[in-house]
Amino acid sequence: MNDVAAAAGVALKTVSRVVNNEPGVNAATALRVHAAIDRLGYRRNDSARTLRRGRTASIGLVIEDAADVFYSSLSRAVEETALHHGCLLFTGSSQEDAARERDLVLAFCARRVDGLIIVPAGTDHTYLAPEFEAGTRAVFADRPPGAGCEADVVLSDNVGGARAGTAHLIAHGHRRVAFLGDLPRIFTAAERLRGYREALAAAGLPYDEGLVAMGPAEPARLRADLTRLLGASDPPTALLTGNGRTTVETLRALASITGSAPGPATTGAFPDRAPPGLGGLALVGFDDFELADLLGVTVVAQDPARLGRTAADLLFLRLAGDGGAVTRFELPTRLIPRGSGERPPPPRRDRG
Amino acid sequence: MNDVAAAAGVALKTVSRVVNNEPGVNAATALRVHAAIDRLGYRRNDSARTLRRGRTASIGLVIEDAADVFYSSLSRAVEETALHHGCLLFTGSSQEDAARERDLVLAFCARRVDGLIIVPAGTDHTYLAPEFEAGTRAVFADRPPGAGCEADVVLSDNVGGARAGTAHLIAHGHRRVAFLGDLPRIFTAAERLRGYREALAAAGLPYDEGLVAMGPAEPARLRADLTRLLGASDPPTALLTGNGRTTVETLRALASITGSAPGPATTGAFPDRAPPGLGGLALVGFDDFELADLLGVTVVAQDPARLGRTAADLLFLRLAGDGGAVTRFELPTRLIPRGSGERPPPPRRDRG
DNA sequence: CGACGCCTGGACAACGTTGTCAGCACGCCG
DNA sequence: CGGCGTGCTGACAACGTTGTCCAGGCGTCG
Repeated sequence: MNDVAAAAGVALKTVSRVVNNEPGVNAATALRVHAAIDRLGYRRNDSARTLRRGRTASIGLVIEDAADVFYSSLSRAVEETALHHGCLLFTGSSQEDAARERDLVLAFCARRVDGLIIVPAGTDHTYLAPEFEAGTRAVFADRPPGAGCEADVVLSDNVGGARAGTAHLIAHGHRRVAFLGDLPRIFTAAERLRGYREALAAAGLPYDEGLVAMGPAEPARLRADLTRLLGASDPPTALLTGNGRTTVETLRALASITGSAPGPATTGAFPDRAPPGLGGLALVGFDDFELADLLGVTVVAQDPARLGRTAADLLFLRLAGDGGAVTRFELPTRLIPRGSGERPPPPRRDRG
Repeated sequence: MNDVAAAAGVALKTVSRVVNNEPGVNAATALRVHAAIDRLGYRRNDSARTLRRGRTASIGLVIEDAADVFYSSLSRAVEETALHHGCLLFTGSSQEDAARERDLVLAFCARRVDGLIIVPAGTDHTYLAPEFEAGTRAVFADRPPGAGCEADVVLSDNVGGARAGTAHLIAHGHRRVAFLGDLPRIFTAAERLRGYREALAAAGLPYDEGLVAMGPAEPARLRADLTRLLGASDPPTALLTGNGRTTVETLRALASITGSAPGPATTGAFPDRAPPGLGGLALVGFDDFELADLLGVTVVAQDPARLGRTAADLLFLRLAGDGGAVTRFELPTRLIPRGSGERPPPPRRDRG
């Protein structure tokens, strides 16, 4: 900027004014300054600007895994909103690791981001207190913050969605519905388990721990759990899978267990169709996923983009000075019947 | 920092030394400083640090669309490498818009990122010249920079992959292979078209423009193009789809055209299986995608994570001072046969 | 014709950090 | 006992920008 001023034969401050479109600069002078800027290839140093002004016009986003379609959709929506507010976006993946979440958040704070959107991996967010003190705002998305951390949060209706999915299966005659979820320490997994149990209770069905398998969506784990479930004396006739990854890996595991491979399309019309490899099982998956429509998989759909958009809107509202009480949004889920969730259970042999 | 110094009864510089783990501070003094830091909840201001030191320890990544699995995988790999180098990552989606790409890149540069990884949407990168002058390094990924821009680039072997996919179909007896690609102004689309043509030429088959449809992967567009292709007097017996989105939307369009829906698995074993709704068509898709294995879709797989990792490694090599000549990496693709690409054409009616 | 106000431009400090250099105390050695 | 090296601490400038304040020139109005 100094060089530009020298080249244009004006004072530093005049260049600053021109660069920032501030009024009070003669048109001819501005022209001379612009010419110098172009000639020298000058670009304003936003680090210095940031330092002087206090606001960085950037926000930080911590998600679980940028490569997962759920979070990448959320991320994309946040990015769009941020850009709309003239903000740049730092992103980082916590990998479901509380320490890494914390390190990322603090690194963003050290960069003095104006705000944060966090999909928390950990359950202790007291480390944020000094940041809040310093004026940084945070909105939690998909999962709430740990106890003692007062912050806005935007969630999906996990309980309601799981309840609806389970009830849907029950309504189609199933009495033995298994639940395959993620680790119960993960908020959404625990909530969905709760919804599953509520639906069972509402239908007067017993809760059978033997029908529940919680853990990461790893192929080997799921194959083992499914083998156990299906080999039991009173096996489930339907499955509720607790998230998108689990649904997909369950389809894969089932295909490998039943030994069946996808086959050419039959002419069977909805709702007789069902994805390949399911055997006689009915299936409802939490989370929609690519090609679920073609595979005929019934799902309880969340809207990750809306989750991200809502969180970002809320954050910018706060950054604009909204000092209202901490809020908790809960976005609805939507059950999309596609065939796999509408199949009746096979006739029971022990009643034959 | 000033407050910390006052609270600890030491000079500013001493706090700086403690914060940066610089040697030459008495252990007792350091302890006092640490206590003051904790008490005040002090966090170093990296904006100021950045300003003083010149390096920001952050890089910028511009991709096409953060919500697309191809780019989100690439993005994730870049993020991992960046974190490994103690760098934070700015991300932005260009949405295939050259102006937006430029704005994002320049915004990152104004933030004084140390380096850039760019999946270019535009073909003119002369706007980068002042940045290069100022010492910013850039690596292009997936697509090369426009003419006149000397920079490292990491690509997939688009020509070779498309050639292999086409040759695979030809080897299975197909003589009428259609190509559904993206807009030809997109580098990868043009390259894959080239590979397709090379394979035809190598097999002595004519290039028939009527078998080629280039455009964005929009359902309506694809449905129209496919209807036209399949309704022609001499329709294709096989398809090569030019990217992941196109493959998925093609499957969807075919399902809606043929009216067939996915059906329960048959016991047909590989390679007789094929995805639902294909009719008698053979299909090879460029890019692997989730569930392609279950659907039995043969693909030419790229490795987006490796693309991102390679680009990031190259960037950090440059940032570490490597001044070698500009390089151009070309990563191999891999043909994964899964059934849809191994089906022979139906017996030709006109030869009855 | 003079005073006043507006428009334009510039000098200077400050943002929070780090690099440079100087100073001080202490201990050791000559 | 003095000089000097060493280990620790501090003062100060600088990074590049912007906010505040002031000065000078010119037009206008009394």
